[in-house]
Amino acid sequence: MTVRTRFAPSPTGFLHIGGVRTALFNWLFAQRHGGKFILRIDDTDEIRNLETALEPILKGLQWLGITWDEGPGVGGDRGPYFQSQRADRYATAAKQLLDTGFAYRDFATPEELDAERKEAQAAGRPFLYSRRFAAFDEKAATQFEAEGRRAVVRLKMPREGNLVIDDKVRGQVTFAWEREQDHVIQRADGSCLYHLATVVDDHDMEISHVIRAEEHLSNTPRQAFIYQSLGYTLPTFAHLPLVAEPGSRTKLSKRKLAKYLKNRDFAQVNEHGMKIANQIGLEPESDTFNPVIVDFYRDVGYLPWAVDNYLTLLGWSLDDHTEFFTRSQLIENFSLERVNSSPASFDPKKLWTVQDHYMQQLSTAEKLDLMMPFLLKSGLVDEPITDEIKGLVAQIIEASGDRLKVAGDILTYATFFLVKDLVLDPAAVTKRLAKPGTADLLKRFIEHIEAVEPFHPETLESALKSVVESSGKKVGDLIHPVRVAVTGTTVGPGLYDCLTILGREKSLARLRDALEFCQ
RNA sequence: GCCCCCAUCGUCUAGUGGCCUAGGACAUCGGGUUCUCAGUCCGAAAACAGGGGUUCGACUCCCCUUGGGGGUACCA
Repeated sequence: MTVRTRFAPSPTGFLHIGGVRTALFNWLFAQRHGGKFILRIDDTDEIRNLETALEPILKGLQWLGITWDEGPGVGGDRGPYFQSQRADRYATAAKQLLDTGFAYRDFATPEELDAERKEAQAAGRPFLYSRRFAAFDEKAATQFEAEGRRAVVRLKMPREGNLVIDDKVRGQVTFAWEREQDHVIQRADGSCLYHLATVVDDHDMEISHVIRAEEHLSNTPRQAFIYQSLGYTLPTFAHLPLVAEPGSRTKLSKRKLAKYLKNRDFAQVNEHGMKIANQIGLEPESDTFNPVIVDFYRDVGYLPWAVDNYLTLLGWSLDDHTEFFTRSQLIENFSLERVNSSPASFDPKKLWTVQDHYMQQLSTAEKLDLMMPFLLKSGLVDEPITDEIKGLVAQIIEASGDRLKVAGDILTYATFFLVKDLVLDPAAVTKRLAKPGTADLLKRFIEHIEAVEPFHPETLESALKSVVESSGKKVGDLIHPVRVAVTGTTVGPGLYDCLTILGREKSLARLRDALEFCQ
C-alpha cells in the first residue's frame, strides 16, 4: 500500500507552531515510507479573502521545507484540494447516508435540543437525543414541514456495542457507541460540516494514515461511523500529543499571548525578535508576529531547519541522547512508534539553542548571504552591494563569531561599523567615559595608535598595554572607555577586532569625539 | 455532568520487570577562562503524583484515587 498523508489547515492567515508540528510529522512519515504528502485546505467556512488567509500558510510551509506532492499550486489527480470546491461531493455523501438509513432528517430546533441536553446533564446521565423530531419517512417530514420546521441531517449512530480504534500512538482505544451523539452532517441550507467533509476528502484522496493532534481523538468514532456507513475502508489513525503552552499542558493557542509573555523565556525570545523586526521596519502586530507563529522565526532570521529539528523533538525522540539531525537522518529514523503520548510544552528557549547550534555550523559566506538582506532592509547598507561592503560585513561576521544567533542579530553588531554618525549610549558614557583620568589615558592611546604599523589587532593590543603599563593603570581602565568611544556601547566583539575593522581614520575620529565626554 | 486521553527533574526526554545509586539536553545556580557580551570548560541542585495489588524483584504490568488535558456545537 502506498503511504499517503495529509495536512489540512484552515486558511486563518497565519501558520501556528502546533500546526507545523503536525504537518512535519505527516511529511516525515510520508518521506520515510516513500509516500505522498498532500496539502488540503479546509475552507468550509466562509473565508473573507482566501488569498490573504492562505498565503502565510503556504509560504510558511515552503520556508520550512515541508513540501507537498499534491495540493495548492502543484495540483494532483485527487483534487480539487480546497473543501470549498468539493461541496457537491459532500452533498452526495450526505444523500447516500440518508438513502441507506445511516442518517436521518431531524426537525428539532436548537432550543428543543438544548433543553434535552440540559435535562440529561441535570440528571447526571449522558445526553442522548430522543430523536423525537426525526423524520424517518416522508409522511413525518411533510408534517414537520407543515409546522414550519426545517431539517438538518444527522448521523444515526449505533446505540450499542463498542468501537475499537487501533491508534499508532496510543494503542487500542475503545469507545461505547451509546455515548456518541447523532452529529449534524448537513445544515438546513445544504452545506455540509467538517466531519463529513474530512472523511469524504480523506477517502477521495486515498489518505492511508491520518496523523493529527490528540484533540481529534474523541472525534474519531463519529468519523469512523461515516467511513463504515459510506462503505469506505478506515485509514490508520495516529493521534499526536498536543503541543502545549510554555510550562503548562494546555493546548498552545494564539489567543493567549499575554499569558505566555509572563513566561520569562518566552518573553525574552519575543523581545529579541521584536527588536530585530523594528530595526527592519516591520512594525509587527503581536497577534500575527510572535513566537507562536512561524513568520516570526522567518522574519527574524532563524534557520528553517532549526525550527524543524526542534519541533520534531516535541513529542518524538530517537534515543536518549541524539538531538541534532540532518534532514535525511531524520527521514531515515522517523517512526510513529517513537512518538510520545503525553503533551509536550513548547519551549522557545530550547528552540533558540537549537538555532544557535545550527547557526554556528555555517561558514562566513553562508552567514553573509543570510544576513545581507537584513542590512538592506534596515537601511544600513544600500544597493548595489559592492565587494567592499561584502568584505567589510564578512569581517564583522567573523569578529562577531557566535554572538550572532539569528541572521537578524547582524543589526546589533554591524550598526556601529556602518553608521555615519555614532551616537553614544548615555548609560555607557556614564559608566565608562565619565571617570577621572579617562581623558588623559585616551589621549595617550590616540597618540600611540596614530602611527602604529600595521593597524592590526596584535599591534593595537600592545599599544594599549604599553599605555596602561606606563601609567600604572589596569587594562580595563582603558579598554572599556575605548570600546564605548568607538562603538557607542558596552558590548560587542573583541575590541582590537573592532578597531581594526573600523580602520585608523574612523577609530581616531571617534576617539577624539569621545574626549568631550571624559574627565 | 458524561466520554476519551495523559502522568519520570521547572521543560523536552531515555527507560518495554533485575543493567536505575533513574541517563542526556534546555533552563537554573556556583566556579574557571576572557577587555565587555557571547562562548567555552568544570561542578551543583533538580523527577518516577499517591495508594493498593501481581511478582523473588517494580519507574516499568493491573486496579483505584488524585491531578492535568481534550471532546461533548447547525466550529475546525
